[in-house]
Amino acid sequence: MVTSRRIPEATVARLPIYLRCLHVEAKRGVPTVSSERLAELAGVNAAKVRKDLSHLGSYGTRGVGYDVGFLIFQVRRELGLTQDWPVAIAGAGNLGQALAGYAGFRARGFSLVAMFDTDPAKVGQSIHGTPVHPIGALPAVAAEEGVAIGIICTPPEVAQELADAFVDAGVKSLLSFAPTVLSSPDHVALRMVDLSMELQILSFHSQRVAEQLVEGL
Amino acid sequence: MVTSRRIPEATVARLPIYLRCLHVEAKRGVPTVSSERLAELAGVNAAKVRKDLSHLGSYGTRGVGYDVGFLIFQVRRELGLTQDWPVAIAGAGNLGQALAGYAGFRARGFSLVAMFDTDPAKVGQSIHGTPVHPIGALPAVAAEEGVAIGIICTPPEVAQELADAFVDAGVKSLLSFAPTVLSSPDHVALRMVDLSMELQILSFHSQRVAEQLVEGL
DNA sequence: GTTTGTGAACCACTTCACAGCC
DNA sequence: GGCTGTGAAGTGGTTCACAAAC
Repeated sequence: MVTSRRIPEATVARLPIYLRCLHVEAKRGVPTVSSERLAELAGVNAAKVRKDLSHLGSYGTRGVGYDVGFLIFQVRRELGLTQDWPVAIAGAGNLGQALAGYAGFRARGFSLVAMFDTDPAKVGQSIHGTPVHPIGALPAVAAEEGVAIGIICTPPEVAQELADAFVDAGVKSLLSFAPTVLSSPDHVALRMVDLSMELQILSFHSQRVAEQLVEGL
Repeated sequence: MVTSRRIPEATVARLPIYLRCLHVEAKRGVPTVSSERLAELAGVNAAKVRKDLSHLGSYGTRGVGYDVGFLIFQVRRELGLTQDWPVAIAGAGNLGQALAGYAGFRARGFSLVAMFDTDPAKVGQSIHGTPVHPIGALPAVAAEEGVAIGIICTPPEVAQELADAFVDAGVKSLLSFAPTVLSSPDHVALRMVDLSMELQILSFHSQRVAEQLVEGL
């Protein structure tokens, strides 16, 4: 169904998983995958794989499966990975530095072009090859470098200001690791990742398991 | 509706957000919050807040709202945060060390009791006060310390082995930062956080925005 | 008057099941 | 015979809208 250009959010969130699995198969020299096989690798159900991929177009062959190389290309194109997106990180603390050192960045078509921090000891330095600018330079540098994705690794108190600064500089996608709720205009994509939230959700499950054990006695 | 003991997954995932917002209001000395106010702070819709909270019980007062302190207690109880959960981290690289230094850990009722790594230079050391053990010691140490939550910060190649080791040691909740699909038995909760996946999803949105700009010409 | 708690309507996503093509 | 693509049915979650409680 190549006609409709509205891909469900849930499908978009799974495309990177499929892509990774496809790369694994490509590296093994496998020429084609069935939805069954891809589903197994991605840890989902085969019908879901077929419906997801059908949103990109009819790229499979009945009785055969999907051509691995061709499907990799199509998924990458759909995700916008055929072009390079400039990324900037606000906050050069532990997490910011760990992210800057993440090898998967450039490997996957993202260029880390700038970091920002308030600490005078860090400003002017280079972390894993990326220059650290003062926070005040964010609007100018982000605009000049054409930053597409802003990553926020600051304390929660200043996260919203940083988000606003990125938005003002024309950044259209934000990823925050700050433990606070952020808001952004409708046209800006905002994703939040929060360790303490993940732990609390797991705490709920731990408790549920513990209760079941007690009940089972 | 205190009768039903099945809280929707989506609600559980939002409880930590509400909890954080409630703490903010408590610190400001606010005695009660309406669903409207809590919704605004949490960035969701008021009806959703009410339905979510109704799953915990009827803790609100019509015409008044929810008592902040009481609601904090109930949400914490529901999430299992009134008890301490021992946590272990496998992988003492950049990310593992950044997580070990995360102050929110102990502050929120999680005790980081052990780290594991293969690097002989790290084994025997202590990172932010947490001892680093060899990977081989994982089953014994995790079982002995009663680890409830295992965090995986290793390269993807060994992530599944580590997950299996945690599961064998009786760990019932896993959080993985490794960029690979993991599988675990049904009774083990597994959450995955993946920077490169988040970036790829944002890449999709960046591309969509770029396309709209072109169309708009 | 205010605000909760909740059926009912709605919507998005998932899964089934099978026709259609290889 | 094998596997995709997709309508149709099913599921879970969201939002509406209002009666009940303060």
